[in-house]
Amino acid sequence: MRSAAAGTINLDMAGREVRIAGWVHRRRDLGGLAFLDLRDRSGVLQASAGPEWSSGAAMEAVRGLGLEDVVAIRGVVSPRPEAARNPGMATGDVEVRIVELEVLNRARTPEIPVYVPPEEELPSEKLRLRHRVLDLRRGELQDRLELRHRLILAARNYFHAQGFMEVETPILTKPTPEGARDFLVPSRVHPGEFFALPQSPQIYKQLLMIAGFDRYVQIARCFRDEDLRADRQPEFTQIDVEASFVQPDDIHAWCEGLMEKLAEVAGIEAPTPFVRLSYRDVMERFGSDRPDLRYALEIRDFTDVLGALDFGILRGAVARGGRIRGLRLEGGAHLARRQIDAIEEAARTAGAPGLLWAKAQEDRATGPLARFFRDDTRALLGLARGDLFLAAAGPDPVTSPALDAARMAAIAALDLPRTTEHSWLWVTGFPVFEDAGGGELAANHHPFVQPHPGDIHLLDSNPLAVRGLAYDLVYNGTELGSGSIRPHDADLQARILGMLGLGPDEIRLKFGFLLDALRSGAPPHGGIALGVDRLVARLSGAASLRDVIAFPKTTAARALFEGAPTAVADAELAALGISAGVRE
RNA sequence: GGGGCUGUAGCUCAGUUUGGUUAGAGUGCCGGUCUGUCACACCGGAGGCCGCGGGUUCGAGUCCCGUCAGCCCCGCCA
Repeated sequence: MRSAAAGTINLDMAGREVRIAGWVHRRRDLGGLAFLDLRDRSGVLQASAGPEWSSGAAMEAVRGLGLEDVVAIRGVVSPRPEAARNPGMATGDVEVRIVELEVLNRARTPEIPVYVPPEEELPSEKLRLRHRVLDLRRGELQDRLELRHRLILAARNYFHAQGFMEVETPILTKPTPEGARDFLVPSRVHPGEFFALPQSPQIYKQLLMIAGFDRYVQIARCFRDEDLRADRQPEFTQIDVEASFVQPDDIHAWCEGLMEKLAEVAGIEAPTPFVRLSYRDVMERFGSDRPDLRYALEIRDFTDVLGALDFGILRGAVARGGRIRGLRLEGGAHLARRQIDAIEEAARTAGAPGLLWAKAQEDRATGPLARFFRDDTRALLGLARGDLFLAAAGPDPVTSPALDAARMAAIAALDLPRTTEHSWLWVTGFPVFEDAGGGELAANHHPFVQPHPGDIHLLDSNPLAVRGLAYDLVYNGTELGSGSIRPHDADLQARILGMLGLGPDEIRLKFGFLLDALRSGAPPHGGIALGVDRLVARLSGAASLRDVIAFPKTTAARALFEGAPTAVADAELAALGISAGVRE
């Protein structure tokens, strides 16, 4: 049906007869001469109908075309007249002069435009999702999905070359008590019993290690029934990796090799080895476990200088064991009050009661904090003329997220220069546990993190201080992946589960199969999972994961095109032994 | 579960502040003119449950209450 793809036609093919096929992208009818832009996945090509080279029937056929009709054209590749060339179009030097045109299929008038003029807004996302096949015809989405394909292909090839093999793991799995809510699937054969869709193949890949598949990779679909965000979908894809007889450095090296390949595909820089910073370090210097290191701005501790001032709020915070940390913004004094308020608001949203600030003006300091300054305070803080100083006082778990938010807001407000366009970072040594309140512990990553050998003695005395052999891969402030070395000792694994509040019976019921497997001769092992959707979004400049997924869900977890989820017939439920408690 | 923004012609948007004849524009659609266009140009036409429901009012796209949907954020989630 086709001898060439539309986007591949060029001047070298002048004089050749070609057959092309695709969609009517646009049409321009000048009366005695008519043009149509024909689009296929490779691009857009102008076809022309004129009395000198087209039959009357062909002319009429072109006149009768509507947008998005599907046509096949037989014609001759011709150079355009010099004055009629279009340098803004990849195929702008040529056109196909139509000899014969066949309408393969008519399209109803499109509900949303496929071609959107440069300065016009895209249709609302609601309509783009409802009429997804039309939206997907746009080159932008076609390009993003192609990039996604090429990245996944490169990842598979890379890991294969490194001796990894892909093993599929079940989609119908066992519900787990930890982490996110499960999507449940009723069993017809066993009424009243349920499968869960996997939140990740975590346990299965550990079982594969125990089974001897010492280098595993899978492009794995994962499901989590939680409320959504721009960077969160209920089903998403991971490059899931696990290997035996490894240290964290081995995983890091493989991932860095992978990112070199992927960056090459995406046309960006990923110089290896990546920066490695400890969790403790990044929280101290950036207030975040996924700092954006494209900007040099760092948080500093000013407890000594500011805690000594005659200022009750600061003294009280220090007396209660808190610290005073802040940001010194060179040249920030020119920010308007409104802009500083916006930075403070960002810090408040992140959980701080407020932010204290001072401007270092010509000969004096101004702002709420400045009137408590002593003669030497400004110098001790290192403030030069024109600087803005922001500070937060209190316990680190409060001030760190607040200063992170303030840092990012200040960077935006001051339009601070980037020191690099691509910041790749390993954050290592995450705590194994986090405080769940009420004296309870929760898993910081998940319950399958090997404690740092130097911290195992703290498990009973100070579990929150126990670092794990866990690491995150961070790119430009986005967490792209997360992994760890896993406990391969069953007793240690059981002990960790117990610390998370699971009773012996529950551990046996939920994780007995894992613990039994660990006792069957489990090799030391560890791995990582990389988020494909986020990776593609970041590398393609997409604002939302929905723009790198062919058929995404809305923020209310609905599929607008096919209309899922839906109610089902009572008889269908009855066969499953369940009844739906429908909301009023 | 909570907060915010948005919802007007097939699509993108004005109009809502301060309630008042017949709700507009561009584009798309339909008809016509046009031989080098490429956001073709020009002429004409059709097209509206102003998201939905209730209320206030002589009168509601506009004010009030509720509700639904999409998006962003918090909670939640790695």
